[in-house]
Amino acid sequence: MSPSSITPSRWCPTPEQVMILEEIYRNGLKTPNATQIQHITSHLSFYGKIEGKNVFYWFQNHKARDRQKLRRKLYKQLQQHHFFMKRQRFDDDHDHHHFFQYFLPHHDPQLLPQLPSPSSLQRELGEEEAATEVEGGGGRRWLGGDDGTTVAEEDGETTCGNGSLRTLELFPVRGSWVKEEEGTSGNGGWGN
Amino acid sequence: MSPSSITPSRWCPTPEQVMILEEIYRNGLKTPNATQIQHITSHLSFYGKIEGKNVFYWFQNHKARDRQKLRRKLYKQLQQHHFFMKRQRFDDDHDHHHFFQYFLPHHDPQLLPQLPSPSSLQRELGEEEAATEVEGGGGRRWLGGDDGTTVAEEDGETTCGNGSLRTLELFPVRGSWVKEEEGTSGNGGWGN
DNA sequence: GCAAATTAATGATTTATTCAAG
DNA sequence: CTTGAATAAATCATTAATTTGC
Repeated sequence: MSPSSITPSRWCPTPEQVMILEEIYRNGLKTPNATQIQHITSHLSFYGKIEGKNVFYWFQNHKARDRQKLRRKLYKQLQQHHFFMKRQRFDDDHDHHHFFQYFLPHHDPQLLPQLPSPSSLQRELGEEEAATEVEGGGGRRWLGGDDGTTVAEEDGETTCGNGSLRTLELFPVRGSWVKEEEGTSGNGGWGN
Repeated sequence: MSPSSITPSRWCPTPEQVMILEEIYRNGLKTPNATQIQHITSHLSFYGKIEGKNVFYWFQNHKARDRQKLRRKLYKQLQQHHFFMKRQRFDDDHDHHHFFQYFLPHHDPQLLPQLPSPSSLQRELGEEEAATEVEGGGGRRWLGGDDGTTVAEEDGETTCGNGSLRTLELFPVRGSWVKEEEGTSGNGGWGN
């Protein structure tokens, strides 16, 4: 509610600053020391007001959230049991159809174990306004890829044979990842 | 064996499938796991031929290109100096009561290998510019100095005189600064 | 109007990072 | 220090759009 003309109560990084910080972070600097912080600060001050403590906190927070994110991901993937992924190639035949085939263990993937309720999971996956690489899901592997060569059986279409156009309906896939309150909340009150 | 049935070398999604996928994506599912891919696939197969890997790839690509798009936008707005400086205050800036030290395990101040790479931003912009400015007659203005303070010849944006952002070159932090973004097979400017 | 030629989109693969476990 | 697991980035490849000459 504070008018835009007053002092910001806290540091407002400019896009450039954020970008550069992320770049630095991605390049491997997770915990800058004092010298590095000074250096970064002086460089970033070119793009806007910034202090050393901002840089320091930024790295602290970023690292923490990164770990949190990864931990959650790992946790999720552990609940899906242990998958194996195998990739096979079939370029010997007429078609060079390299394709992957992932398959699940003996367990039924359908029933997610004691996973945090799917709804909450999808809430975690909630819409991301920025491109801040939020992502959630666990593993990806093809299910029932079977012979793999199921790409045949054409119709007469030379291009893409997509003749079957029916009604377009959004289906709830078990309601696990479709927002239940879908629709009005454009922003989606996801909690990360 | 049938010459008439040309096997499509790749999946061609129907409009319905694309629409549904986008809806799902917009709803927050960025990286579906195996189960979700399964569900999506089976439901989408109603509208046309589709496999799990198609769904998987779709999400991967969509997410990546979404991110790419946003990043590009940011870069563009960055290079256009079209940013406002945050409100500046000069009172409680430098030394406040937040006495905190950058207490970090002296991890070696400057063991960072020097690496004078141009920043990724520049590469991005370079590509953009190169794409529009075909080597017709212009000169490379940004190739001048690598100091970064080459305040350029832009119009008078008298916001905060922050200006030039041509060579966003930071100090060596670790690893390479060359990374990131784009390279649309154009093979235009600098390669990767 | 139409195809060949060219360009833009996008599906599919490969390569590099990343964190953490062993 | 090495390895496993899982991407995300980069890249390759093919389809659709479009441009262009006739």
